[in-house]
Amino acid sequence: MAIPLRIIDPDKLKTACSTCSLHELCLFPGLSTAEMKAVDHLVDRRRVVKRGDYLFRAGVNLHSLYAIRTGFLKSCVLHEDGREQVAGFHMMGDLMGMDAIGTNQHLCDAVALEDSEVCEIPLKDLESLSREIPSLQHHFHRIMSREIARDYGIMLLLGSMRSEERLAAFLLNLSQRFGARGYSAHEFHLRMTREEIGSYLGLKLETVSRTLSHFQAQGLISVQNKHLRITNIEGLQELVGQHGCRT
Amino acid sequence: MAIPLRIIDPDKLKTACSTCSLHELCLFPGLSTAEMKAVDHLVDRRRVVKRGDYLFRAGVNLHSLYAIRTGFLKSCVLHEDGREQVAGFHMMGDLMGMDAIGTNQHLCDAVALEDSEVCEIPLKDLESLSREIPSLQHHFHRIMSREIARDYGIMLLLGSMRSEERLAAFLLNLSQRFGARGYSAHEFHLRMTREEIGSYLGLKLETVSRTLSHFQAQGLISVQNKHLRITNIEGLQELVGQHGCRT
DNA sequence: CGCGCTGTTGAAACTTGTCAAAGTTTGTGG
DNA sequence: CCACAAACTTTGACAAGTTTCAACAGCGCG
Repeated sequence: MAIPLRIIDPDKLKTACSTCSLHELCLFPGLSTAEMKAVDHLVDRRRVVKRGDYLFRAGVNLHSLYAIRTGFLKSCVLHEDGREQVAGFHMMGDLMGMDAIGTNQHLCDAVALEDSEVCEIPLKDLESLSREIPSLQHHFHRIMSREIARDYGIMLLLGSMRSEERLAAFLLNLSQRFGARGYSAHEFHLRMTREEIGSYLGLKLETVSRTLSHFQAQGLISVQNKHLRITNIEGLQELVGQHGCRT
Repeated sequence: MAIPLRIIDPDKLKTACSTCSLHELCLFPGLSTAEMKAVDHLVDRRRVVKRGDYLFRAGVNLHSLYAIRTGFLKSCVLHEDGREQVAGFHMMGDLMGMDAIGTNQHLCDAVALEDSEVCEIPLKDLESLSREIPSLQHHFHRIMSREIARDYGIMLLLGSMRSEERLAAFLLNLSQRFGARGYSAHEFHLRMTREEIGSYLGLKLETVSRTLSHFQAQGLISVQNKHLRITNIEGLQELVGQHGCRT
């Protein structure tokens, strides 16, 4: 964890989406080279967020959307009474901050779970360039829509799955996302604590811990602290949706 | 319930956002009259959806977004194993179908809970007009963003509230939305069954029924079948968030 | 090296789900 | 317009799953 990423001096190194290895994942796939050049100017600057630091906080005004280049972050919705709930975990290629467009204020905290680097994309600029490049515009809409779709999945999970299903679904989701980014899909580091997993899944940390132990006893996974290996992915898949949902 | 709305012949009556009483709620507030005229052509046609009928089904290709003029609908996400979960209840002024932009296929069923009337807005046309009218573009983004924000709220509810809090939050949300649309905020008809409420809130229908009875015994509400009256709105508000959340 | 944070595990308590039965409303067809 | 069937609602008793409380172990950081 916590790979130091201070190699990049954001003032000196010109940010360039056209040469960014993430450009297929991130906001701008399938553009002509001319369009890519225009997009390059979108990314205002890069920003390094050290582990534990906030990328943004709930309540502050929206300045930009943030595309994650490296690292791992969580977003937390805040209760009035001070408690918080993890709304999502975000990694390379994900776009953050879209919840703030509606009110112009961020609704959640964004906290780095390891040292991370993000590209700042001023919303105004994204919108004005969108008006010139239809495919960029449509892709932006698709990304927002996918966020809605993701949320629907979580609502399904929280509303109708028991703890084992939730955790299995969570691990498979992480696995799939790591795999899609070229990392191992069956062996990875959990960047978050049991409590954060529990908060995300609507469970207590003890339940998360117990269920992980249970999975290990069944030979589905091998877990030691934050290091996780999926040893029987089909078994996990069977667990999700198959078994008795609560609704 | 079930007010017959077949008065309108969608082929004859020209749809017109500029004269629509919903235009402040719906997609297009604060436009110049010239811009309104352009927007008028956006709305392809109106469509009547009778109670129990589908506005769209999961899996079908996205044609249009739908702005609700009158009526009441639910959207249901589908499990692979056939079970479904209500993802939202939608009323006058709400926009539906945004979850489908990402994959170009609807992710959920949309079912009318009473006879309803919607405006069809072809996405292509909305996007192309958005490119010409920046304020329309931004407003569309705000609407999508608000859907994300709404989902965050539901995740919070499902992940950290107990049944009483969930139901209180649900009733207050309905109240607030009816109030914002000029209807009574303290007395209204529940368009959905206990089972649908339960599905939305991650509870069983028996729990919903019991909790409503409990609220009534406490003098917070008065409920008879689908007719609901909030008699102590502060009491409901206290219940939400104050009392022991589970996270 | 020890202190705090994190994780594990156990037992009891509580919330909600499950099953069942009966009452009520709604819708349909005669 | 009535009668009957189907769908919806309410309520009770019991079971199951998850949380709560508590104690302890491990790891990492200062």
